[in-house]
Amino acid sequence: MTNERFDPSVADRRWQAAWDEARCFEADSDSNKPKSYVLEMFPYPSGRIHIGHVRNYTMGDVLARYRKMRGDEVLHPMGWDAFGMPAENAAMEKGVHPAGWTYQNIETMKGQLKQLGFALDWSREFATCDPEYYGHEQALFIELFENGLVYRKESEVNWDPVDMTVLANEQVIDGKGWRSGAEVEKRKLNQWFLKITDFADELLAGVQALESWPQKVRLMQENWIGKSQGLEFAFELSNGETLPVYTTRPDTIFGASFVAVAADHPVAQAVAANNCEAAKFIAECKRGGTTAAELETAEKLGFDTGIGAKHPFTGEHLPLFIANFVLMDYGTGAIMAVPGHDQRDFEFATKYALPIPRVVAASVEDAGEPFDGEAEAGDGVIVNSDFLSGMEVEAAKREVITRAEAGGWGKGTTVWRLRDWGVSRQRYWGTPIPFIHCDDCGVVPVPQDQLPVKLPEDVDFSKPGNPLLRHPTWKDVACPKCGSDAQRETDTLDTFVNSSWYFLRFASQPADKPFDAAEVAKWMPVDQYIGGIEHAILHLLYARFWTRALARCGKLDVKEPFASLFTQGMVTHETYSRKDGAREEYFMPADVDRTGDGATLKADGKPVQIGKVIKMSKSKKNVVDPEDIIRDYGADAVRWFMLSDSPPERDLPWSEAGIEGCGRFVQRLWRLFGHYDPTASGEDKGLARKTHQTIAAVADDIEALAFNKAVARLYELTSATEKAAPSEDRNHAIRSLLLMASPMMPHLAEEGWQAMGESGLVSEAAWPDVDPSLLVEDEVTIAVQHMGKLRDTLTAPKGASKETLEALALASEKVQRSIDGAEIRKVIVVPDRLVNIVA
RNA sequence: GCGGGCGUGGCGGAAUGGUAGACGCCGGGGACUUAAAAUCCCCUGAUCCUAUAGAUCGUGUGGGUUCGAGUCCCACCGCCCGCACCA
Repeated sequence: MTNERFDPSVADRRWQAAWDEARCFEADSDSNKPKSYVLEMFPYPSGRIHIGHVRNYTMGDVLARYRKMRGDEVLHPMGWDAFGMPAENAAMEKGVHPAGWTYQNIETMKGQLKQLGFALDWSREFATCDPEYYGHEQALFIELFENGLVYRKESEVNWDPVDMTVLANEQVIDGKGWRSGAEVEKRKLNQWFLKITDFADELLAGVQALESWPQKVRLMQENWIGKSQGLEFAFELSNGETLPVYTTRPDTIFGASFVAVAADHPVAQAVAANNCEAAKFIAECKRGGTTAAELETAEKLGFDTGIGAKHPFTGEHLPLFIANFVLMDYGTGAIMAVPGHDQRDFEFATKYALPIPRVVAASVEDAGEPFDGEAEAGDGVIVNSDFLSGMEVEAAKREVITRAEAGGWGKGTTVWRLRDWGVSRQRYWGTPIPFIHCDDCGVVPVPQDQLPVKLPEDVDFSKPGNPLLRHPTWKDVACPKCGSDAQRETDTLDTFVNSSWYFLRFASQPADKPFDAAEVAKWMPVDQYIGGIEHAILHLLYARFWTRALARCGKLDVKEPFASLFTQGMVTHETYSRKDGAREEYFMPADVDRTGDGATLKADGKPVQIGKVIKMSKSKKNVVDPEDIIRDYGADAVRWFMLSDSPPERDLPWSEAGIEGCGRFVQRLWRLFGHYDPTASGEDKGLARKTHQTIAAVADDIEALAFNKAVARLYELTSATEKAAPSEDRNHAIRSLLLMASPMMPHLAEEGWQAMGESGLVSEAAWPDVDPSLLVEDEVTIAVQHMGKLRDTLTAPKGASKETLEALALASEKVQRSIDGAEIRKVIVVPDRLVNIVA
């Protein structure tokens, strides 16, 4: 073997080509090996790969390559989440077609992923904007429709009156359209919905059982689904109507001092119809901002309708208000207000001088305690409440529900925060919703043999609005049922639908249907899913819902798509900036020289301010382009950096010094591989032990996705091996290092494998075996403490008796000096670990 | 407000209740070299000191449990994230 430097600019390409040639990462659905499905969240083809993709896909790649070495049949696919608004924006801004723009980006980004040497099964690649994919999606959508899981409903959208278009919530900034700056209006449109609320219960129970998901994500989903239990009951109103309300605190019913409805509640609307003061108040409520800060400080406002609501137990008439803090879309849009034990009600009652009775207290004796400026929402005993007085909160809740149900005026109910999923988007670049509107037959699904409903290519983006709607001919079709003139649906599906079943299509991709159930059953569930925490709620919840919905329709057997989930941290970098008048001007790291404590701009040599280490973002310019660093250091150094130092779930600070260290290590390993000497003989028991211990530990670390620890262990073994004299055990250590490093630095490993004279690809080699007898040391270091403080260490044979260790410890001069003749009261001996002398 | 997480050297971070700071980065010193690059070796928590020895302190703060606490318990402080007028 030569002593030349490892040259990634040559080796990377060579081995990437060799892997393609050997097709060694193509998954075989007919294999008898244990299966392993490793999946990273597929990217949106925005233009170029960013460093976050590199970190995400490197982690998945190490796991996929490792599992393959352990003998699994690995499915590790990649594709493109290709529908979405950036393509349409590009079409409007640059006059390019969304499809052309998207496929161009895919080509660029695929090339970048290839440069990183990921062990991906490219034979299964697809983009969600391929008509083949979205055609199957249309078939599934119709399937859900036929199973009663799709419906249409009037729903409010954000309407931009200048651009004549519907805006997503995130496109509305301070109540104005992001592009036009026009005041956004609320409009009602007929839209498509998926019945995710039908699955609220099982989605909640399911997420609670997903033990291999991060606790954080599980809690976020639980909160999002938001199950609450309470009592729904009706107030009789003085105008003869009834008003249903929902409460989670029926135990406090005797503390109710007013009733309130939302501004858009029918009762409020009815009052406003012949009371212009009320109408004015309602209009004012709608104007209020909805940002967190505004809500925080928003004053509780109400309008007294003059109507009375009859308390179900006391018969007393409570005043009925229209209140700005009551939400129409939660519960019944109306509440019984208990100011003593709900902070919002407390603030309202204080403002309008309404009674604030106490009905919960720390004890019966505290029934008369005044409130200390705020409501008391906590536990306690019920007071001032007729037959409930003296009961605990939970018992009182049950008692009131029982009486309400017996009296027929209310019932115990469960209320969910989760809403049905509105999937209609008035956009071009998405999956056309496969339905036809016929004047006579109503809404008719497009027949199977007419799928896919393809997007027209001759579209015009020069005008705002939905190009499908104003296309001259596309929407004109014959009704599939009666044959008369009808119109296509011009809405497209939310892009989250595309990512709700792509993992099934990766597992199985027949031409004539979305997937083959039997083939999917072989691969699903995904064994390890890896992606960003930003998808903790929507994407992961929708994908879980689609999987369950398809299972309910009999298309699938699996209920949870992702057995294990990992959310990786972001890549961060310090910022470089300079004050330019009042503005802060930022500079790219590539344009800055970092010197010791300071930094200077390359262009003028003058210093720049070094800012905080934050997430890489274009606006702060603290970004590094993966292609640049691959060119400078090679794919393996970049991959190694992504795995080093920071635990994978935490943020990883990018640094020039760090990547240089990784580049050095690549060369250092390469030199060590050069010391592989087939003629060497003799043994090195210590190194052999270290080698086997490392093999076992690195395997455990990779399985736990603790890549930073695996990296540290490989550094340690490298140092030990470098220092060792040539021997058979040293050769074994070098060969083992190469194999262990191969999932992380596959190009270097292949190059070394070939140089060692091994045949075939290291990517198809097996993980090194462990000799269990070499995992245990025969000598151990014993810590000797006096009163819990370390005084000495000594070496003893493994498994030495307590008596032996005690004697050895007491023989230590340092220990004796520390004890200094004091009386020994107790000696604690932990075999193979320590001796603590209490004196 | 509710829910969750995290606080360890100059920095990123290791550490089944048992030798705190593995490993990497930065920094310092040295070797090789005409020189540089590359590479290799040594040192690198703080303080004290009679300095190859030794001592004291040290994991956000204050208590507690224990022979022994970064780790377990209680209280507090700070930072980060998610949700949020959800009755």
